[in-house]
Amino acid sequence: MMMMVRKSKGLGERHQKILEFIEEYQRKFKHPPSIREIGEDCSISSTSVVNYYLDQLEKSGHIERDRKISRGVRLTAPSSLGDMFRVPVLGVIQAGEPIPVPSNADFGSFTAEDSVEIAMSLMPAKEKGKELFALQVQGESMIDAMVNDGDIVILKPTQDARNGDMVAVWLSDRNETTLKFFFKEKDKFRLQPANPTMKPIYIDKRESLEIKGKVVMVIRKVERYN
Amino acid sequence: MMMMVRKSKGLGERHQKILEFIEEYQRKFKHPPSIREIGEDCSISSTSVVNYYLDQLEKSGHIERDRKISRGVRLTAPSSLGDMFRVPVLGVIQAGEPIPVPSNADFGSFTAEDSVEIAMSLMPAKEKGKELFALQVQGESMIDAMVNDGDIVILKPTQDARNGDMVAVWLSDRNETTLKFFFKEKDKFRLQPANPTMKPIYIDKRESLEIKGKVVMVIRKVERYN
DNA sequence: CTTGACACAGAACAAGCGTTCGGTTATCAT
DNA sequence: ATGATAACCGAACGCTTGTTCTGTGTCAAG
Repeated sequence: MMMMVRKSKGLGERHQKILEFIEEYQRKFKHPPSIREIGEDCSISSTSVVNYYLDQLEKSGHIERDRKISRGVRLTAPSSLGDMFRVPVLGVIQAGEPIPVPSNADFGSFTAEDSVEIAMSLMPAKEKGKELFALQVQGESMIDAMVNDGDIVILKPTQDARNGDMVAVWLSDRNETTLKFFFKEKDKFRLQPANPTMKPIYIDKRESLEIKGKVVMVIRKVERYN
Repeated sequence: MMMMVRKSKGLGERHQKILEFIEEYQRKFKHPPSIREIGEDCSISSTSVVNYYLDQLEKSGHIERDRKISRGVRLTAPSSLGDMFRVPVLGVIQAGEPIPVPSNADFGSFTAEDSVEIAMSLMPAKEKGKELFALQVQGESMIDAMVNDGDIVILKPTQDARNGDMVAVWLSDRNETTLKFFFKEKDKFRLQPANPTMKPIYIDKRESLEIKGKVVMVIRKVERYN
């Protein structure tokens, strides 16, 4: 017997609206809204109707409720809880294989398991609110960019880079993915390794060079001891 | 004229107790306590007295209050808000200068400005709840340990390291601070740079070698573009 | 001794808020 | 037609909770 498939309908328009409002309100006022406030925002005139929807959202696991307590609503998945930043880890980046491209569909629907939380205070101001994604570095192919095996690099998706940016590029001619510093020169691109003892790679402008994103942050967990 | 020094007395016993209770309650129930609950925990029979203290804590900037709203108390500095980890940045680490040692007094009293927040999910499980500290790397002297200028390294204070650990050591003979991989050999220590093209440093066991801590995590903010 | 601040108690009040209950409307399969 | 169900409204109820007011004891400065 096939497992019953969850009705793909999922959440109605009202449910969505309520969830969004709770999230927005929480971020704005640092505490959950009351039932009446939710009703007002969502054009629901009766508190009982809000309660009605809240019950459903609770059963479907989207929110948790502290009955008997004022404003006892809270999102189960605090996706953007104040000063945190959730970035999806889309996969691994390793030489010789294409890196997963972030399709727009990927954002918005990722679970906690494959995402990392970054404190706002650690983010460059310009990148807040942007659609960032993260990749875990596999292998030592990126070592010349001061990035080690196992590191997590956080990237901003972009096609063009400025001189000096650290970028993730896909060299289809060489069938290689790599992290390098990017410089545009007269009729070619220079991909400069971080390690000064290593020579830069020159790419003719006609050769294919796909910039996947620029590196915004590098996180390294050192737990190599046991 | 000297600036007026803040009364060192600071918080009374009651104030401390209340702050601790709010923090504990928040972590436990995911929402702030009511005035009456605070009073009950702190053996204050009157709600007005709790309100009295809350007013003081608000004026002194320890908490924020949403008047008119139930349970509208919240700590201004969410020091351990669920899945976050606050690590004090004690200073900078650079070659030629001693790194600041974390004295026990330093923990517990550090402000938000000189500390970084790390998501629990990013921490190696073993280090949770430990007394960690962070240093900002200045200069490129640590570049051989895959650590760049401006990086933030998070360290666990310890005097002894195991083979393969990345440690911060103070070599008083050379008057130098450095980040290296640590290996104990027959009658000497080997400090191995991360960059394989660079030769290791050998330190005789009689020479002074002070391990300040082992690196648990490295964070690099890349914002070198403008 | 008086005064005033500070720390506290207790009670009463009013507003906020979740809950509940009785209705209403519309859709839809029977 | 009919009954079931989902989506909604409005009002009333009552508990929770912050606020406020009056009052008490202490202690140090005047």
